[in-house]
Amino acid sequence: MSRAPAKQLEPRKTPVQTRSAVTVHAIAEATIQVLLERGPDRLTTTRVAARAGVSVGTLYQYFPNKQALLFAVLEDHLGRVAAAVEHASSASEQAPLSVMVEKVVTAFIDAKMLRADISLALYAVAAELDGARLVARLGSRTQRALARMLDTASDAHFEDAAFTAGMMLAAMSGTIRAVFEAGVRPKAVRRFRAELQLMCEGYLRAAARPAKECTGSGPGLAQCSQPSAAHTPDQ
Amino acid sequence: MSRAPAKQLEPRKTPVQTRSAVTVHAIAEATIQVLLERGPDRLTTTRVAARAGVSVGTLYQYFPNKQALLFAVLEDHLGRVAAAVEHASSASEQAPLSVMVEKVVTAFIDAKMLRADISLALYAVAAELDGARLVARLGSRTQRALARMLDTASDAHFEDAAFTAGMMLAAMSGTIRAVFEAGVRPKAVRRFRAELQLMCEGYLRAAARPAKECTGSGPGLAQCSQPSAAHTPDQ
DNA sequence: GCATTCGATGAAGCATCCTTCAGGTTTGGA
DNA sequence: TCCAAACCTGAAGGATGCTTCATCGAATGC
Repeated sequence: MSRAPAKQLEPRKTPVQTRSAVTVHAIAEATIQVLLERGPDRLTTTRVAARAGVSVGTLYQYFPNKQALLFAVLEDHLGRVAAAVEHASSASEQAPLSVMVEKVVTAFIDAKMLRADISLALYAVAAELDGARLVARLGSRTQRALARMLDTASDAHFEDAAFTAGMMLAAMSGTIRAVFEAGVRPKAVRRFRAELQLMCEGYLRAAARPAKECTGSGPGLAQCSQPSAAHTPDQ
Repeated sequence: MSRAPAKQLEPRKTPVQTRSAVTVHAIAEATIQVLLERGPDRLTTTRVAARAGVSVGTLYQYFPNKQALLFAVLEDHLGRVAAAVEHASSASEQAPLSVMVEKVVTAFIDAKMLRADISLALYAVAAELDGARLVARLGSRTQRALARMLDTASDAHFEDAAFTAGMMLAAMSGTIRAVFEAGVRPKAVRRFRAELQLMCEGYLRAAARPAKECTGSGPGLAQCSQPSAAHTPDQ
C-alpha cells in the first residue's frame, strides 16, 4: 500500500552464536507483544528493544530498519498459515469435495487461531508496509496448491480451478478477518468453522460442472452455468 | 486496531458559510488524492492542506487532528457502500434467493467499484485508526438489513438470518478486498461479480433449511444440517 | 459604515522516534 | 591464557511532522 520505495528488508546480519539467535527471537516476539499492547502506531524500535530486553542498537544489528522488522514477523505468520493450507490440500487430493473442504477449512482456521492475537495485530502491519506483495506471493502459492487439489476432486470438475481456488481463498481470508475484528469468542469459532465449510462447499458445488447430471436444489441456482471461458485467475 | 486512547474525532467546527463548506470538501478530496499518490505514511496534514489549496491552520479549524480527518473520509466511503447494500436489500424483500443475491451483490460491487481507488487507499487507513469500530458500526447496520431481507425470502428459510447475513457480508467484503489488492481489471470484475453471486447463493442455499424437502446435490453436502442452536450473531 | 463573527494564514513550538556509531562486553577457539 | 570475532550498549544526531496561536482578511447583520 505504501508508495515509499521498498527499503532493504533482508536481515542485516545472520546470528551465528546461540546468544544472538535467542536475541533475534526475543526481538520478534517482543514486536508482537508491543503490537498487541500498544498498537501499530505506538510501536517504536526503542520500545520493542526494551521489551525484548536488549538495546536499540542490537535490534538494528539484525534488522536494517523498522519495516524489515515488521516484515519479518508478518512473513513468518503468513508462511505458517500458507504451509498449513498447502499441507491440507496435498493431503486431500483425490478426495470428494466435502472432505477437501473440511480438511482445508479446518487447517486454515486452526493455523489462524493458533495465534489469533498475532493475526489480528498483523492486519494493521500488512496495510502499512507493502503487505499486499507478500500476501500475493504467499497467497498464490497457496492458491496453486488448492487448485491442484480441486483438479483431483473425485466428485466434481472445475473449468478453471485456479480461479475457483482464488475465490475460495479470498472467502476464507475475508471471513476469518471479519471474525477476528469482531472479537473471537470460542463458541463462535466452532460455529464459524461449520459455517465456512458450508460456504466453501456451497460455492464449490455451484462453481463445479458436475460430471454426471445437474442436481439443482431449487430454482434460480445457476448450478449448471458454464463460466464464460477460462480466463487467467484473478489473484 | 490502535490502542491509542480514542481522540476527539468529531469536527471541531461546522461550516456555516458557503466558503468554508467548499474548503471542507476540498480538504476531504485532497486527503484521498494524497492517499492515492503518496500512500498512507506519506500523508501529512501539511501536504493535504497544500493539496487542497489552503493552509494547515484551516485544516485544523475543521478537523481536530489527523485521525479525525482520515476518519471522516473513511466514514463517508463506508457509509455510501452500506447505504447501497441496504437499499438493495429492502428493495428485494419477498423475492426468491437468486434475485436477492443478484441485487445485493451487484449493488455492493458497484458501490465499491464506483471509486475503487478510494476503496483501496482506505484499507490502510482503516487499519491505522480504529477502523474496526467504524466497520462494525456500519457493518451491523448493513447486516441487519440483509437479515431482514433473508427473512422474507420466498423460497428459503433461515434459522438464524442475522448470522447468515454476517457471513455473507464477510464473504463479500473479503473477496472484493482480495480483488482490489490484486489489482482490478475490468474483465476480471465482470467475472468476479458472477462468481461472487455463485458463492453467495451457494452458501445461502446450503445454510437455509428448505421448507419443502432436502434436495441434496451430492453426498457430503450438509444441506439439511441444523445449526446447533440460535446463538447471537458473530458480528 | 461599523461591529462582530467567520474564515484563513503559516511560522514556530514541541514531541516523537528512527538510526548511527564509537566504544564496551562476551564468547569460543588456539 | 589470550585474541579475534561476535555481540551489545545507549546517548545523540537528525529528520519528520502534528498542532497551536497570534494575526490578518472576508462576510454578514444592523
